[in-house]
Amino acid sequence: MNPDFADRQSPSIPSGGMSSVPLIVDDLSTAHGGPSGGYEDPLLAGLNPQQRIAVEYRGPALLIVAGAGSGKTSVLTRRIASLIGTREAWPSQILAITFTNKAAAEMRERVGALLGQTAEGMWISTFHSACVRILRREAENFGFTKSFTIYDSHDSRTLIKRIIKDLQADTYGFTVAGVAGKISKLKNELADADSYARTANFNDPQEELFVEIFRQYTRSLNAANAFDFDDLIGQTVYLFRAFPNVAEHYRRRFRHILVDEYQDTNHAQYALIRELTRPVTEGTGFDERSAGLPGASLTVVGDSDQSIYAFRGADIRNIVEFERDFPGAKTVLLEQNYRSTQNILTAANAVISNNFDRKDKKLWTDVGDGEKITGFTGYSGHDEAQFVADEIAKLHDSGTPYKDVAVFYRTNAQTRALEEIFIRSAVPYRVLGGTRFYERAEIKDVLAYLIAVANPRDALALRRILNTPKRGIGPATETALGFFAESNEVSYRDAMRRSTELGLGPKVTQAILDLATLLDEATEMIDPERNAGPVTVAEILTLLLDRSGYVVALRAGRDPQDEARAENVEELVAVTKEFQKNNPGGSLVDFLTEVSLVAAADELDDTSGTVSLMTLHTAKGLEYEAVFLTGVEEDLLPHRMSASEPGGPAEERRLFYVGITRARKRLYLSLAMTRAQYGETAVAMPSRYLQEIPAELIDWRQSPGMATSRGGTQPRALNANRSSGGGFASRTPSRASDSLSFTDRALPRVKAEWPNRVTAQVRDNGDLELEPGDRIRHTDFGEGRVNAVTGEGTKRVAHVQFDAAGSKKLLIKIAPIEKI
DNA sequence: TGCTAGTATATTTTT
DNA sequence: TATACTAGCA
Repeated sequence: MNPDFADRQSPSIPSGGMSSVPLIVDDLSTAHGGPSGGYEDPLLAGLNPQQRIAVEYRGPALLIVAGAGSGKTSVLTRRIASLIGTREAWPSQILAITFTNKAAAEMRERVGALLGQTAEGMWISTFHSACVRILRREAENFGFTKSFTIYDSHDSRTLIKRIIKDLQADTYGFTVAGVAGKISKLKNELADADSYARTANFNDPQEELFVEIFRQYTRSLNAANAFDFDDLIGQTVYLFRAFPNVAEHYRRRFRHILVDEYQDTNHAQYALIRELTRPVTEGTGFDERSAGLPGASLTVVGDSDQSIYAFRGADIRNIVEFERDFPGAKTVLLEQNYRSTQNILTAANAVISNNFDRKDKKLWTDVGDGEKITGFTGYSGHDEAQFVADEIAKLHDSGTPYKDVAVFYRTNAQTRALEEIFIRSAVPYRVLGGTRFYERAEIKDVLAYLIAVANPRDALALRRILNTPKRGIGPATETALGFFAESNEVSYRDAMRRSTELGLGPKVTQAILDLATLLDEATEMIDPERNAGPVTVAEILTLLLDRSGYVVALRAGRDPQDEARAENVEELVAVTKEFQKNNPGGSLVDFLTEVSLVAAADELDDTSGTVSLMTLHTAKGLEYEAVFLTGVEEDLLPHRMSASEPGGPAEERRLFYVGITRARKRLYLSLAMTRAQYGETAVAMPSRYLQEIPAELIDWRQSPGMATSRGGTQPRALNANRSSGGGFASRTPSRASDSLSFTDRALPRVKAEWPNRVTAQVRDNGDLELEPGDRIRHTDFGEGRVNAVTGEGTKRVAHVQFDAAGSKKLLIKIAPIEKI
């Protein structure tokens, strides 16, 4: 079994039994039959030789090249526990960087469990969280306050949009997306407006204008006491470089730095690590006892085959050139996989070996071949989704809990078909990422109120709430306030307080004053000097909602979605209460920070009992008993947009590889012949990567070859522009017969699978009553017999045995069925 | 100022 | 398809 998994299954300390050896809490020793007996260090129990080295090695720099599923999380956790357990380091001297907050929380818990106590003072967090913590502490050094706002990409774009409009830069062909992308890229390279200006060619009016946009953007952020996502890293690096005493403080503090998913670090993150691991030279500090110190020891873990974030500046060279960057570094290779079956690994190895310029690395396991990979080609995205839903139902019936099943896709848009079918088939699911809760307009509105209270300098937040709910304050007034603030060199909030000086209509002026008063009152509530008792976030939020009339206005709205929006706001109130429960002393700023930095994977709830749907990117670092990789088509995987980018197809292949290696026992690859994309349906071709998997590993329920020839006339030339082998599965001539035989095998099945075709219809059957024994007709599946009815009200589910399409579960209210 | 209806327009992945 | 933005009217 996989150590990662074993750890996760038993996060708490087992009560009974071997209490004399409290250190063995993550039953690794039993997990994969590790070395028995002896008085060996329990932290090493069950580890293979390479893993042991990775835990025990001590030196300035260690690179752990960890293939997928090689137990790296476990190794990292034990390494930290070992450092603390042997008293080589205090918990407070440890800084561990993970990719998500959830991974951080898990790691902290596991280290605590390994040590038998919670290790206070460790910093285990994401790059962004760690930087926010540092920045909040040091903000006053350089013109910010502790309560600065974190702008997400949406906020950045709003700001950029305004600047482009002000400068009329759109006439020069500047788009919001283009500018935002360029600024982000520059910031990831640690460039700022000034440094960029130095290299810019001012003969080019476009470039000059861009510099101006960049300057104004930076100025706006400063004025608003705000950082954007990229700033969080970049400004921390700047802080360390500009204030050596600040840097020294953190260098002295963090003696052991560990970074997970190192292959996905960008230049700014790399620079941050470099700054933190510099030696402290003697006498630089103000402290009398400031003796010199060598640089902190650095451990990085990663796998260049899993680098999938180049688009946001991740630089694979960081890991590839680690040994050169950190001379004397030790490298450990973890190749044994404890997660997947050999069939899955062989497929993964075969795919990734098509990427050139990589160090050859082969994952292996000793758990055996396992089952074959299942392949399926649907006629449409809905058909494919139906296949997934059916297979999930089968898995569930044979004892695989829903929570151990995941469905992956390349783009968020693909969720639509899946969701429609899942709802209809009564498969409980949860979509991670996508349009996130905190990105919804109503949530952003309400958060803007909180931000305006916490950070009075934030003009963006103020402008957002100025007329939400409607107060009769239009864009003209909004601009007037901004102009007033600028020309009098006061904050936007001040301008609101002094709105009587603007000579606006009495109604508008009063509306502005009322809002300003409300915000001032709320700000006073959180001021510890003026307010005796502690105030909870929920209290502030409730005050703001009540007095602003936001929810009331929503409820009064005519839009049918308004009710749902109001519920979302209620949900947010519940979130604040939950936050306060988990963080009794948590401030408003703490809450806003947490909200700003949630990652898609953080939304995962292991106890939910639902199937998880997510993009391949979100899937990184996770693992599931059964994995469905959907939409394995050209233009989707690899995505069309990536084709023209240098290194694009190779990165997409890594993405596919990441997806494959998430599966423990069962892997399903599916695609569709046609895919609906914004209204139109387009013909889809099987992904080139499918051919890279040896044919004998895949059991095609309905093969791409079959599906095409079924169409009758001219079979689509699947491989016309690819390998000359001819058959889809025949990469090598020797396999030609194989390809034939799998075609034969697939043939008789086609009939049975044909009824899988599904049309996208939404209907409402009202209170259709069904009882076991009833015969029904389904528009797609034909006639069948109801075996059972479960559930209540709108969630009643019929278990139907169809004559041709097999057994299915249908949500009675919306399934396209009628009683016969 | 606010609402409606129409058109445009974009669609990769995310902290 | 679904959202975003604009123009035009109340």
